[in-house]
Amino acid sequence: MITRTVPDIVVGRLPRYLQALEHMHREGIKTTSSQELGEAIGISAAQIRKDLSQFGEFGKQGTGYSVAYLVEQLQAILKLTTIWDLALVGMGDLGNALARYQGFAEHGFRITAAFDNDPEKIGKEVAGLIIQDSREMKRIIPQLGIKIAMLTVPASVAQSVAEELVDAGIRAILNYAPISLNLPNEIHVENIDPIIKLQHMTYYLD
Amino acid sequence: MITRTVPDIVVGRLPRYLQALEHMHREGIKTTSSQELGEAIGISAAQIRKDLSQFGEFGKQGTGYSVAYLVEQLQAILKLTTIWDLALVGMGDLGNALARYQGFAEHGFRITAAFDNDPEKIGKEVAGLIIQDSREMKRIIPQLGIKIAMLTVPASVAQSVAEELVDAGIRAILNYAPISLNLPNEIHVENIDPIIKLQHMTYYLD
DNA sequence: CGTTTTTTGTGTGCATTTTCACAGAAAAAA
DNA sequence: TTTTTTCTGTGAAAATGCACACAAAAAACG
Repeated sequence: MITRTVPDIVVGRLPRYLQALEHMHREGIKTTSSQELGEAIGISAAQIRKDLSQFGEFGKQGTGYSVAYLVEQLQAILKLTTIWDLALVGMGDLGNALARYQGFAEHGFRITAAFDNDPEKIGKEVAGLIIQDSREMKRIIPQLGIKIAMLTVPASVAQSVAEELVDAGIRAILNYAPISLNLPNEIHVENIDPIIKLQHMTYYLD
Repeated sequence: MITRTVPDIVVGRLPRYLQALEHMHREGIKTTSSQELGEAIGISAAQIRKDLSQFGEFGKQGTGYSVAYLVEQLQAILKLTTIWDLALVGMGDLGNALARYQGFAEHGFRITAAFDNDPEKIGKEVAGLIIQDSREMKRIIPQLGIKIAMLTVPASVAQSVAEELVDAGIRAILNYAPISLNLPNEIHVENIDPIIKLQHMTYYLD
């Protein structure tokens, strides 16, 4: 079997397919087509079929896709069949909001450890988590086997904290700090920055 | 002058260039090159030059780019020379965190109105904003001339609230709800969903 | 002052991504 | 049963995006 590498741009669309399919599943929809799915998320039917064909044949001609089956398959492709532990680093307003967000648990992500460097915050509880001293990251993260971190610290310290996380064994970082992190290539970084998104949109407005 | 449309993917990179350049500016760096800028944000130098060349000639051979000048030019291109008013809709944990975030004001975005439909929340103050009844959106948003909204309501009501926003004259939505919004083509929507980003990353982990 | 170095802007071609369009399979209709 | 309709998976074509490489301009150097 030839397993050529799937383009990252394709991988990036899979979670959107999954999101829409899970929504259909909750609505009780049993079957869908590339056409219908495409209309739901604003992607062409051909694109969806091509993307999925990278991983196998999940549909049936004349019928389309079983929603439940395709959800299952996408979850397997995206490695969502086990629970992923997350470290939450930086317990300001945003860190607190994320700690309380139910969506993570609902999708198989569990915030297992929360860190901050502020002595005022260390020891406090947020959403069932005790905030720990960020100097303990190097010890605690490997102990719990955490591979993914969400970084919600001020931009001024984001780079150095990110390096500490990598040093502690973190392999993927969801970066909320408004700065480009410079890390080894094997570390996967995704950025969430509302300013960047707003500035993208203002280009098209008057 | 031929003004062919600039690809959206190029527009999407400009805010990242601007972010890095503003950082350099704060650091007191007067001049940079496409090479240096590229290394800072992980984009090839040729790519940056090609992107910028879509809008004009901002550099000088042998020297590179004046940081201050390029910041100015990018701000002008992205229409960031005036203050943009924002509506914040949905005052849960995330809405509250965004209301308190200083980054918007620092980049010329001003949250001018905050809405919720919960009688418990209406009338309360958050970060200097009085939370208003979301039934008033249709009246208040046009009155204040607000064009951009940040949507932080539960997924179950996001679509209908988004439609109300469009009806009230909103032209761009930064959508934090974990659902694809279905809106007229002329409305610009950007999504921020940590689950989607995490699922993208887990593909690459074991 | 001439030579070397730096660095831009861009033409060209390669690579990637998307769309098109159709054979074939399944289901629905007749 | 036969015909028509639906809808996938996929080669091929089209479109888009990116990297290379270089002339030309400016600066630095000696």
